[in-house]
Amino acid sequence: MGRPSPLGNRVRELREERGMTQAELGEAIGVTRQTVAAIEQNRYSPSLESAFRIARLFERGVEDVFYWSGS
Amino acid sequence: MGRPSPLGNRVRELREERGMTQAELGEAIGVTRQTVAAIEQNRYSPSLESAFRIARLFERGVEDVFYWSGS
DNA sequence: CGCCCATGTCAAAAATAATTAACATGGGTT
DNA sequence: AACCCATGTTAATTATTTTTGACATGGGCG
Repeated sequence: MGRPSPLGNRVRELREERGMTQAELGEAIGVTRQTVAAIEQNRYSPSLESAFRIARLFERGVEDVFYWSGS
Repeated sequence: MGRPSPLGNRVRELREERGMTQAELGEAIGVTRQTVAAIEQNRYSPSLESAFRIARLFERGVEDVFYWSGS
């Protein structure tokens, strides 16, 4: 299972606000829909590059999309 | 060589401002000094978790430490 | 009901990040 | 010169992320 992630994110919320599917979001930032699903469910910490791509797509700051939620 | 990273960072500058060595920074955030050196030289995109740890140590936002510099 | 579509999930493999253990270099100091 | 110390760098390995391909579920709609 891997240790719990200290990060949380609002990717799903922001994606749904825009009426996008996981597949569309993945396509837009260059990852697969499975990767988007894993990120939304916080199954692992994405690369900083993926995080920037998502934030830029949503026109938000990285820290508006991803946040520290524990040590 | 790997494709050029679209990210840049100010880790070295912020580390030096605080008079820390690469080894000390690595110890503080839980990675090795080689990893710190690689991040400073932008040899790869760190995990989002490492990026948050660095930013929090420096009491800065993630985007104040790391920035998008290309496509 | 039957058919899409979006999502969840899984296993195996590929790609990339990070570790470990070396050795090299240059600066400063004695 | 000899000695530290911080940094650079590399090869080999381990850990983690991401991909690929597959199959399952539930909702909406004909």
